[in-house]
Amino acid sequence: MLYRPFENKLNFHLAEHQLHRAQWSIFYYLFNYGSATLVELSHYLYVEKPTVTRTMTRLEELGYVEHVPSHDKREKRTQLTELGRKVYAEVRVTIDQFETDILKGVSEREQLEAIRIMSEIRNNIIK
Amino acid sequence: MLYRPFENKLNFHLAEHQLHRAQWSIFYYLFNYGSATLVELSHYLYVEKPTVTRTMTRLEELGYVEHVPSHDKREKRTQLTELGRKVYAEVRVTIDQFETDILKGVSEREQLEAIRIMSEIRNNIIK
DNA sequence: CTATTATAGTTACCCAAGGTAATTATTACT
DNA sequence: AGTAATAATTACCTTGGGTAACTATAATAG
Repeated sequence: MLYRPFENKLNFHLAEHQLHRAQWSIFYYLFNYGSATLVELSHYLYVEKPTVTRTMTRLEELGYVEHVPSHDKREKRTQLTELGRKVYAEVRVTIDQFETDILKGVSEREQLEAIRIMSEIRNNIIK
Repeated sequence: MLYRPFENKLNFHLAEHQLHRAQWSIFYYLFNYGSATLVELSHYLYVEKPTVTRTMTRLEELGYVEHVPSHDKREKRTQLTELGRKVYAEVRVTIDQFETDILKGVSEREQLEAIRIMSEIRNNIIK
């Protein structure tokens, strides 16, 4: 499984912990980068800060993320909680299964080719 | 320009007539198929009926669509108005330009290959 | 032919996820 | 020290997805 279209963009309901698309994007970032500020996430996701604030507030209410102290008292640095990492792992399995399913019949060569071409287009878009 | 990712799914603001993504999808269908019922559109878009009702109501308020008489008094058959077709043409230009821009450096062969592969995946998803 | 079932659409709600404008607190810079 | 910039929040608006319950009409079974 090389091509993982939902690696970081998910539109589906998942397991019993149903993460929404934007929530999963944040989980993904926090899991792979350890922690993040809201501005960092807003740049990563290409959305405005209030959008991130809202989603993070929700994730905090759900007990999935927690603050980590920072020198800069303006910023709010956040990481996944133990529960958050557990949920990430669960959802990861669901997504992996889903991606395996939708890649049935698509060869490794084709996946790499599609990744390459779509990346080129993406670069043209965000540039 | 073979690969047209936004042919029918648009996420961007357009010209002075700013069509939203779901609105454009409906414009696209009506322009190419002449007219449609709400159920027809809900199948095409893979969304529920109330979603279509809302969007169509909005398009009607904007003067972009109008009813066409039907034998079956239950259904509400709709088509683009003259204004609707004018807006379609305007937006079409904007999208074509956008798609040309984001395909810079992507050969015709690559576009065809990407279309083929992504179609395969799409079929796995909607199946 | 009537009674039931199926279909098309609407209404009233809920929610996620994007946006802008204005504000506060803190930091950086001149 | 005073001003700029930055991080985040709050209040508000919008689109666009969903479900449940309903009405009106058409199709079908007995």
